[in-house]
Amino acid sequence: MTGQKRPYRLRERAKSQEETRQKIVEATMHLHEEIGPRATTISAIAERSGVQRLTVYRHFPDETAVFQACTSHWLSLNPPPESAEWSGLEDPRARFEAAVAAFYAYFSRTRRMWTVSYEDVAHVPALQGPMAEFAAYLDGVSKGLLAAFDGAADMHHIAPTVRHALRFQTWANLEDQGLDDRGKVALVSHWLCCPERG
Amino acid sequence: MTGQKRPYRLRERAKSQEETRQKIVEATMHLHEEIGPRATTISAIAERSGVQRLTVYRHFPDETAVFQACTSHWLSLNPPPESAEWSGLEDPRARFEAAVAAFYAYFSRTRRMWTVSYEDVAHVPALQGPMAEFAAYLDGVSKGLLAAFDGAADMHHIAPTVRHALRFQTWANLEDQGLDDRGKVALVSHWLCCPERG
DNA sequence: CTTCAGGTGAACATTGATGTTCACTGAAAG
DNA sequence: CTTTCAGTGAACATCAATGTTCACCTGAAG
Repeated sequence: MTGQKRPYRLRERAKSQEETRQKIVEATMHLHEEIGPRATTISAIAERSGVQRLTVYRHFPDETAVFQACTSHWLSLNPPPESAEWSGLEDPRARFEAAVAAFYAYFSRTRRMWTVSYEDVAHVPALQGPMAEFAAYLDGVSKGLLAAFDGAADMHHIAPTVRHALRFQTWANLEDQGLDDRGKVALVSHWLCCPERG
Repeated sequence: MTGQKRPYRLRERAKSQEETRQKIVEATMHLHEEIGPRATTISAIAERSGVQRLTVYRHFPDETAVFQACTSHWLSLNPPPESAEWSGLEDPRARFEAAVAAFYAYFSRTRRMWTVSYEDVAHVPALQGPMAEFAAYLDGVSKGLLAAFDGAADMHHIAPTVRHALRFQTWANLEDQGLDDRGKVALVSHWLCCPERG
């Protein structure tokens, strides 16, 4: 009753608090993969993570906030390939193939999430930032690969081919055709190798 | 009151009846292009076509039926290219380029609908039949193009390249990169032309 | 041991869509 | 002139999701 407030610094509680949050984020991740972000409702998240719907609202103001946490957690579990994996290679073709192989392996591991993300991005604002970032990242990688080709005569077809090869949709299309990852890399590499001709 | 039923053959009425149906189908088409099939509700269709919701139910038992009518109407307005356009060409490369050019022009005209269709197909059963048919059609076209290359040494990379080139997603990716249709055709044609190499 | 506050479970009102029923109207058909 | 029926407008029950309120429980802090 007195204005005297007793300081309360939750220490032990903070742990279980964080566990609950994590359960919610992971349930969201699984739902995104299973039914897509667009179909993932707060109710479904609550049910899937075994907490009350209100508890979700306690941790996150709205769906967007959950999705952001989910995206950032997923990316920390599934970091895209880094340029260190290929930047040591001098030969432009070898560097290109190494980068493409790294991304294709990554897409193989993470296919489902990228599929639903590309399907739903237009309707889920929370995805648009991260997806744009990823696109920009791919663009940067392309630039690094193209730099190695510097003054090649047929840059006008090398450039779009490199960018096209790195796209998830390209990987997915080739996957649908039944090519394994080595076959895909060989194929897109082949697209580069054409000497000037009519 | 007598059991005597008067035959009623609606003639003039049939016209306006058909007009109403057409209004509904066209409103659905526009909504599919604007917000996607998945987000297109019966309520929205009714509002967009200026009729009562009940009138929609009068003409179609459920959403699936409207979508089917919509798909078939859209396809009659936007028929995919026919092989007659290129089958006369003997040279495999020329035939391939003609076919790809025809499809790319078609995709340019119909981009929006194909974009939303590919986004939503996994969640809208009514789309799955037509989309599978289209995929099969593309497959048939690919076969026709590949036949012209018959005994080429590097068939193992020609085949997936031809199939890949004809896909809507390939067109869309290259479009995003800013290539015009002629540039796209030149590029994918280039992907074919590589002689045997390492 | 008492107090405080984070977290829980259950309830509520609201929104928007579905699919169905009913009486009515207006125009074409007989 | 009378009958018939497509379309209207309003109503209703149902369902699933949203976001909010309330009383309670439990465990850490004092």
